[in-house]
Parts: sequence; structure tokens; C-alpha cells
Amino acid sequence: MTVPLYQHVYDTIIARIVSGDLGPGAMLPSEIDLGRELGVSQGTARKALSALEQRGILQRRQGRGTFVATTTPESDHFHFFRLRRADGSEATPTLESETVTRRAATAYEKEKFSEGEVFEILRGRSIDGKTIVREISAVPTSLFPGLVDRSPLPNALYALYQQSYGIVIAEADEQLHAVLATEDDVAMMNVPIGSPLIEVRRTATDISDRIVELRLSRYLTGDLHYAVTLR
Amino acid sequence: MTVPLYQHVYDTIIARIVSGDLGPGAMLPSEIDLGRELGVSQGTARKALSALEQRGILQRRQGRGTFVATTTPESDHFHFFRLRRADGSEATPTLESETVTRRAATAYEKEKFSEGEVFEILRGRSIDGKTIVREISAVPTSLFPGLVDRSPLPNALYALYQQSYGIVIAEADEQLHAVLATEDDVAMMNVPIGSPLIEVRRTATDISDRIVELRLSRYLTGDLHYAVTLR
DNA sequence: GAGTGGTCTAGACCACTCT
DNA sequence: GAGTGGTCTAGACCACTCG
Repeated sequence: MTVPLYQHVYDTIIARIVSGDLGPGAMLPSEIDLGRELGVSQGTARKALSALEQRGILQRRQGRGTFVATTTPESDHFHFFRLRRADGSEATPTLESETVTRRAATAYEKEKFSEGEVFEILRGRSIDGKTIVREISAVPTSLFPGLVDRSPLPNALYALYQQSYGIVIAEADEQLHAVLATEDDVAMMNVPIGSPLIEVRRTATDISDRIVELRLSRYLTGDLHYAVTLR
Repeated sequence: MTVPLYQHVYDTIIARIVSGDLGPGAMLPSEIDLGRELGVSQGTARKALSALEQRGILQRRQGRGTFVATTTPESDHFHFFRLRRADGSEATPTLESETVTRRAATAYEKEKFSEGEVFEILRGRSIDGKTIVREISAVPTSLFPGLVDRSPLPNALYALYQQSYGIVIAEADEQLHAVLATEDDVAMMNVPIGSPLIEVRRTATDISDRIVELRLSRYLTGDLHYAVTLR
């Protein structure tokens, strides 16, 4: 019993989501049925389901059932978008400008994606009427075929990744720096040159632990802030 | 059965830690003994213990036992101190200067602490030889009697809180802004005026959900960054 | 070998949701 | 009322740690 049985259940469910067998919002079998199907008891199936719920991959509701989590554009979006107003409320961004191009990967991207070509998504976003977010995302072309033709892309990219490509983002590592606004920032954002900005370098990983997006964002915090909870 | 039995076990253990009955590093009874003592089965006791482990309040090791987590100065410290080097390694700060004073609480502090008097801890800290962190912490005097006489305080305040006052920090909410270095910053840190800094406003909560510290930190990120993982 | 946490089972009952 | 997740039990065996 080197590998626990619940791990097998866990992996099986992930594989079904990745393969598209279970799409966003799909209902899973009950604990008992799933256990019978995979040859384990209800308690063991339950342990795997609870772990997947805690990772945000499944949603469970007493009396209703277990469902693949749906990344809805305006609700779950804020899990990975951390800008908040002074009172803690969510600051919904609006897409102001967008350019999607196909280009060769940089050395760093090649190392992370194990792939030579990427789509680059350059976007300006506004909050409360002011353009204060500049974002450059890079994704490997092989995972997102035809992405360039879908522009303009929706506000919440991760909902698109999930619904159109079956790629579910599970984790994002971010590195924050304080920087000064450059000419590139000023060209896109409503800020004077030299304003203090937070620069965020993000590495996004999906549920099968592939790095699927690299993103560089620059925020003018002003009245807003970047909010985190450490536990 | 409005309140689950495992919740009672959970609360009982927290109460014992808060009361000092279980100090840092203390060993808890085994799952079976704890269950027998509180009148629940091993599985129910286990559920509470696992939840406390996941919150970082207990540490469990197969074959050894269950222990109250120890906030060791140089290991667990980095859970709440997020500055990292470019390669992701932990950047240990050194205390450069410190002033501890007793003063009346501001309106905001009074609201959060429900108390009128605080200790203010003003510290400058250096990393890799350069003073690039300025921190102002405020804690209610009633929870930390005699704190002013303990100066200079250790590098890791939360280890002190735990070991000398039995206060275990469980969660910290942080709000980040990009700002420019002021004269106050320049007086304490090795930075030119106008340098971009990250300002962090932290609210720290202990295991019984009391707000026990408010902290304002200003970091020169430079070669370093503030690292977060979103899940 | 004794004691601990980690996994697993088979079955029970409760609380909730929907029709 | 049927079906779902949530809680709980009593007991079993495995894997690890330490004297």
C-alpha cells in the first residue's frame, strides 16, 4: 500500500477533468457510487473529494451533490486578481485595449513552457474609470490553438482557459516589486511618469501541475491595494 | 447535533493552548486517548487534530505524536515575512535599530483592539547588509505586559509573542501599496528619497480570532521581492 | 516491541435540496 | 420521499519512531 487508495481516486478525477470527460459544472457520482466504481469505501472516496474541494477544483453542497468548479467571470475571478478598494470590496476591471500576437518564446519562457512559441496578450485595464493596470501575458501556442482569433478576449482569462481549452488554473505564484512608471506605462495608463507602481510577475499552474501562463502586471495602487491573507 | 462533535474537540484544544495548559512544543494525547477523554471516537478526534494541523497550530508526525507547533525564530518566521531573493531563497533580516514606546491608541487602533493604550515598536531591519525595511508595529499593552522592558526584542516577534505571552498568530491580512520613499524612510533606510517602496499594512489575528497586532512595513524591494502563492 | 499517526472499511444516522 | 453530502462509530491493519 505504498500509494493510498484515496490518491488513486483523486488522480482519477483530475484525469477526467483534464481529458474533458468532466467539464466545468459537471456533476460527479455520489460518494457511494464513486466508491463502488473505483473499488473503495464511501469514506475513502469522500477523502479524495474533500481534498479536491479544498483545492478549489470541486464544489460540494449538502443535498445537491458534487460539481466541477466553475470559474465564473465575475465571482471566482477575484481569487487570482487581488486589487481591492480601501473598504476591501472587489474592484472589477474593464478591458480598455488589447493586442494578441504570436511570437517566438524568450529563453525564460522556453524553459518554463518547454516550447518555442507563445501567444502574447498585452492589455490595458481600467478600474473606476481610470486605466491603471497594464498586463502582458504569455501562453504556449500548443495549449491554446486559435487564441489569436478570439480577440477581444473576455475580462477573466482563466474562465476562457477553462471553458474553451479545458485548462483549469489551480495555483499562481507571484513576485511583487515596487517600481516607477516608465514611458511604456504612461503610453497605456493614466499615470504620470515616475509614479510608484506594483509590478507582479506571475507563474500560473494548472491542476496537472503544468506551467500554462506567465504574466507581468503593473498596477497603480493609488486608492486601491493588493490584498493577501497569510495563514 | 447542531454543533459537530469534532468542533468541540477542536475548541477544547485551542482553549488549552490559549490558557497555557499546552505550551509550545507540548505533546498532546494520542488520538485514541483524546477521543476517550472527550467521549468521541478516534476518527472524530482525528478530524479535529488534522484541521488544527492544517491551520499550522499543531504538528503531527507518524510514529512520534502530535505537538503544539513551535514558532522557531529562523524556520517558521518566513511564513509571515514574505521577502525573498530573486532565486526564491529566504532573505533573513537583521535588526539595526529599535524603539519601543507606550502611547495612547489611535482611533483606528482603539477600534481594532478595543483598548486605549498600545506599545509601539519602531524597527529598522537590514538584509544582505543594507537597511531596507522599516516597520512600525502596535500591540495592546494589556496583552503584552512589560514588553517595553524586553527591548531589544528578537528578530522574530511572533516567536516572542508565543513563547513569552502564549499568543499564537494564526492569520495575517495584508494590504500592499506602492509608495515613494519619504524623509522618514531615508532617515532610517539606505535609500534615496523618492525610491519606489512597497508599503504593507498588516492585521494579525491569533488562534482565538483576536486582533493582536497592527503593523505598517515599508520595503525597498530592489533585488528582493514580496512572494505570494495563490491557490 | 510498544506506541504513535495514517489508511480503510461497513454501516449508521442526520441535515439539506429538490421534486 | 428519494438522493445527496456531513457526521460518527468501532474496529482493523499498516507505516513509522524510538528505546
